[in-house]
Amino acid sequence: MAVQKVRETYHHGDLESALLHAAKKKVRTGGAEHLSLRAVAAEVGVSPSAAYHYYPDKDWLIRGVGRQLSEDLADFQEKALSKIPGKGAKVSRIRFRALGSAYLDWAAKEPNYFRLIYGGYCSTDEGEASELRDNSRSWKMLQSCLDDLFRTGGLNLGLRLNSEMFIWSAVHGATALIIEGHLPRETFESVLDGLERSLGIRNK
Amino acid sequence: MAVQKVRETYHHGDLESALLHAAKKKVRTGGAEHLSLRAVAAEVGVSPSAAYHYYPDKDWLIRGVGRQLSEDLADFQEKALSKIPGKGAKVSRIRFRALGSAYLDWAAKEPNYFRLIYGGYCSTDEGEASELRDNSRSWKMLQSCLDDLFRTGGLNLGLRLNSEMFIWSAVHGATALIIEGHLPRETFESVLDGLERSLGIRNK
DNA sequence: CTCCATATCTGAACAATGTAGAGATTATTC
DNA sequence: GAATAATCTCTACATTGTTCAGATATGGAG
Repeated sequence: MAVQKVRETYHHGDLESALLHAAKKKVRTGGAEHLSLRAVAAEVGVSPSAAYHYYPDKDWLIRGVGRQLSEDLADFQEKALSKIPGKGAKVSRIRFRALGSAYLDWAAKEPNYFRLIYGGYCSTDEGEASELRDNSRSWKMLQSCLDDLFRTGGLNLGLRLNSEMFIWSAVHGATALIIEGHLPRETFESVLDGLERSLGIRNK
Repeated sequence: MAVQKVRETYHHGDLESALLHAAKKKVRTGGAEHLSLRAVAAEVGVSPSAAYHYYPDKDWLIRGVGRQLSEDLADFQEKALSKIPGKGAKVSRIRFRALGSAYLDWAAKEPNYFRLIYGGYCSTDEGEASELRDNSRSWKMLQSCLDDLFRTGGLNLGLRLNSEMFIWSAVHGATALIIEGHLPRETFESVLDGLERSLGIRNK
């Protein structure tokens, strides 16, 4: 663990993940646009060219960070949900709001992370992005949360269909606009209120 | 158009706006993160250092482009609204949807423009951003559109209050997610439907 | 018209960046 | 222990943002 600027072994041992970890740290403080491959290599204590054995170029490294950040967000949401056990319409509704709030809280805590994921740095193919979404844990959490609401009678079938898209749009938009300062943070609750009103989400 | 690398007069005459115009073009094709001051200067036919007489650094130039792009977006929305004349609840509702669709269409046509404005490149102070929003033409158009809906009876007072925030969040979020490929474009209509449902917007 | 102050632009220079390729060093396999 | 493969270093190059001394043109005063 004390392997930083100076290395005793010629081979690093775990350079690939060390680079990714260092890059993640740099993104947190400086943003993805100011990420420097050389600085990352220096932090790990390795020559700049060493990185090219694991990442074809800088963009791949950034995309690697992006993939891990998406998992971090999912972890954060999972942890938030785990604090709200139980069943029933009322609990499902609370969990729904907690899922959205966790999205904002995670983004507000480290805006540069959020920007990296959704700011067009990790641009992929048209179809690949939607496939990525379907397999993402955050997306599945939202789906199962809505399924719970539906099962417990807090959401009727007609409004359940394709509601994920609408919800994600509103939550994502509010988050993006809030962390850029365009909207005050208090807005978020009223956005959740608006969503519940639209979807007819009720306690019983 | 043929005025490129070579200039006959030593003084350019309108270098400030020429640089801004060239930068805007570069952003359109390459994105703000790949904007090069030197390339912009070369396009205008001027030495790299000449730019520093009008912009303290690269970020100022980018912010300048951002300011103009916000106006372009407002122009685009204005033009869309101007095609839907008339009064009454039904017309107001159509205008409401057209305002949102214009937001998406503008972003989808030139995603790099949208990313520049809302991707954290033009980060300003906390309070400055909200002041900027209040004075923006897009924001005022949305407000007056909702006022029309309220006046014509298509939207009742309780739901009118602070509805701009919710609407902007949903429209912005859907737009951002669509242009990055995370959501299919067809989603947008259902987002507008969801908004109308939430706000109780009806034809009469 | 001439000269000079001022605004405007050029040139060279510097440090930092991404990336490529040849070579050095270590690990692995027989 | 020797050959082979994996891993990393060094050097080099083009490009970037930025600075600053100097060149060039413009406009006004005499």
